[in-house]
Amino acid sequence: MAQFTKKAIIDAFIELIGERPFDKITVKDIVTRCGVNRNTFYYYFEDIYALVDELFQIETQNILGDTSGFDTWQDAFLKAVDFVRQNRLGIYHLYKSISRERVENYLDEVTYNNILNFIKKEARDIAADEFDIELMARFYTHALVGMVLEWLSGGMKGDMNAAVERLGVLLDGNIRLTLSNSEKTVQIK
Amino acid sequence: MAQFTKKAIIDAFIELIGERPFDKITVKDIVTRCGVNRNTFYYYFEDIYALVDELFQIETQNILGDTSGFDTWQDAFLKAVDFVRQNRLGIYHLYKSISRERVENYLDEVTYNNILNFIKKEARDIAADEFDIELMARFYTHALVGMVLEWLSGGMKGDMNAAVERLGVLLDGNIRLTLSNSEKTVQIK
DNA sequence: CTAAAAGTGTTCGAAAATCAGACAAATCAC
DNA sequence: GTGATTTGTCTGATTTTCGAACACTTTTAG
Repeated sequence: MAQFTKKAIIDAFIELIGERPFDKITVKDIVTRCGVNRNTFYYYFEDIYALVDELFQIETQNILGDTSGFDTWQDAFLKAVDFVRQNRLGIYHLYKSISRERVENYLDEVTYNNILNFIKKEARDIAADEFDIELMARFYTHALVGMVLEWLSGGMKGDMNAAVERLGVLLDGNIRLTLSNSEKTVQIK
Repeated sequence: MAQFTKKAIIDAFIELIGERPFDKITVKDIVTRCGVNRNTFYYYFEDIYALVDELFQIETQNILGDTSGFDTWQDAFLKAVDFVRQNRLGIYHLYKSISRERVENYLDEVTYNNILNFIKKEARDIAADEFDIELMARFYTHALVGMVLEWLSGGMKGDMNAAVERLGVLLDGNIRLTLSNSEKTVQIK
């Protein structure tokens, strides 16, 4: 039940993706690298893309994942940035190698749900109705994802903290949200 | 064939040995830590002491292990010292927890064979006969093991490189070897 | 000190995971 | 273009992992 072999396969892939572009990596390379039978690869993954998908999920989970334990969104986000910067992960290489859209979709999906949950939990008593909350979550999601992607595509150069600061909205914890023709300002602790 | 589970068990043990003394660690603790069935532990190890033995072998192999790829003994030894200092390993804790003799025997055994091979390979043309070579290996072994153990028992404090320098014999690559009543000086490149 | 709780080491058989070897089809390298 | 490599899939054998049970010893708590 404890699938250490699966993890070994993923780790081998991460290793390889750090060494050469994705299209130069074969299933055989991966199983050779970690000393596992090729059939075992197919036991866990339909094909190499299934592995990529799963890795994306794992890494995005790590990057923009669990926001619990953080007091503010900024903390969670900056921690995520740190994680990406330290780069145990091949996600940057994956991003370059495969497709921006793929990354974008995953980041979007993961981030949106996390943000949504966060807002629901933390901002329930701010009198925003369900629709407002979802819109708010969308707003934050696109802000965060867009920023991370830009940063990634630029080779992770520059001071991300400074960028966050420039964006302001994240750092001061205020979001100005315009709905049709009414305007609300919501404080997210 | 790919025993990732076994490695996971060993890693869990290393983790735990870094957290509390050996006699406060149970088999159950180990398998719980890495999420493995208790029977699986007994599948790989007769008991917790068998695990300790194997870990010793692994770690000493890492510490004083492969000397190939080094030009001189000094390089190999100082690299070993670095390895211990970085301490990914619980060997220091193990050493404190269990028994000095156990460590000593393992270090002795591993080191002696490595040194012997090294000398046989590198110093074959120095006109020393088989007996001389073995004696030389013994000398180096005790010097190295004694030093490492002392260093370990002192909590790995102080500058090991300086200690090696003080010992001299290792750093200048010369060993003065006295056999019965004849005296030889042998240069080990 | 004693009773309850936890841990040990071993058994059994079931279930899951890994393997080796083969195959046609697709793709790559030159 | 063709020869070599990779892919995805299939079989069935083998190994590994599991769950549950058991008598036994050790540890913990009152």
